[in-house]
Amino acid sequence: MHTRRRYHHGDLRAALLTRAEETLREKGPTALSLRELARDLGVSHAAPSRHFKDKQALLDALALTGFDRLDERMSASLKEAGESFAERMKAAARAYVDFATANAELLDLMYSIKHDPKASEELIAASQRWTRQTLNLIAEGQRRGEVREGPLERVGIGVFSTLHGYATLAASDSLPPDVRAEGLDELVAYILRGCAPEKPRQTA
Amino acid sequence: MHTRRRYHHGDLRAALLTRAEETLREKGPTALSLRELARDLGVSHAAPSRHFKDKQALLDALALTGFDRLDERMSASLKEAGESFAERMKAAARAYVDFATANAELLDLMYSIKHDPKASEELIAASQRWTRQTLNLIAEGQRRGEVREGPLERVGIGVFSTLHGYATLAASDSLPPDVRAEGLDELVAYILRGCAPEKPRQTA
DNA sequence: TCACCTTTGTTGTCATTGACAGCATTGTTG
DNA sequence: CAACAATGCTGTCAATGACAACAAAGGTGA
Repeated sequence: MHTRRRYHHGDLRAALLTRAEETLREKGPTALSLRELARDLGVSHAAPSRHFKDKQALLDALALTGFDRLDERMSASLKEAGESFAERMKAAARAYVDFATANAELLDLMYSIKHDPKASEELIAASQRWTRQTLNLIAEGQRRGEVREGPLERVGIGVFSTLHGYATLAASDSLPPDVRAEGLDELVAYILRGCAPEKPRQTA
Repeated sequence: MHTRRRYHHGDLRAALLTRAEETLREKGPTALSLRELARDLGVSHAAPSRHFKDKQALLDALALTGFDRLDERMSASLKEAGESFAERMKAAARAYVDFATANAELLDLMYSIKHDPKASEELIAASQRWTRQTLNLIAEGQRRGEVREGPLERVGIGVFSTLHGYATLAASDSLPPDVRAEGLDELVAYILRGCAPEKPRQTA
């Protein structure tokens, strides 16, 4: 174990991000202090600046790892899901909601950073990648004839809004707890009704 | 005009909230400083503490005014809306989305505060009041036979999620701009499909 | 091997901030 | 008009983010 006696930490950048996320989770975003992070990692108070120009830069990077992990979870969940649109949507919903509840503060960070006019390009790209991944689900469903036709943005926006809204509400503890657990099935059913093909008698 | 020569400001508390919201809107939440607020209002750096024990207390109060205004806008919008569920839902959606885009950072504050385990009771109450107001729309629709039956939480949760998600996404600039403007109608249509009665042939 | 350069940490410093304590002024009420 | 409460002020402190100047480690090429 590197007993912190070494001048060079080894991977301070990663360590900072990890510890920062713990702090974020445990004590909220306002309690996150660069100096405290440094202390926790046994490093001088200015060391973090070598890896993050700014406190904001650290937060950006943190949000970025959030999107990466969200993408990852989502992909994994979809990989295991069946082929039908219903199954895939349910898998996606579960992945998103699970992530949101397990990383409430992080999710908040991921989206609140967008308010900043000069948000890092990487971050915006990551966010859009994530959005597109979800919208792809819809396109897929359309190809299978299980989702009504129409431009992707129009059809997908409702679905994406619903998923995001539910996840956000769950994360911010704004849902009655009993609903949250078992409500996913109902939510998916609602989504499916919302984007079902115009002529209901398409699928067997 | 009170030229700030007076020892007592008159209504420092309200002034602080007003100015705080401006700063929040213009420079984001991290830039909000009690001392700067005090300076702006021509008041000593410790004066705000007479009205807000804490920075957090100010933020809580700010979020509270947000919920109040949101309720207000929503009520006003509904008062002018027609009777049908479709019309009322559309009015609600427009009110929420308008509020969200016009007060993006504030909305963020309103919901992010919930993460705090010891969020003020008032704030939680306000949030729940707002949720209930929206859910009432659903109940109303059910009474009119324009919304499928079932426990309110189950039926309403999807609708509320969709509204909240769309508003949040719009506020955080995560929607393609062209979609945002004209997409409300489509969104409402999607919502209506999602909560339509099981037997479509109910209404003439 | 060793001189050089780059990366990564370190120490020192500064202005700003939030919080608190103690005092001053004003307004109110009996 | 004399308490007294409400509101504001000055002073101070520790913590913080940012920056500058310096130091150690880790290559890299002659």
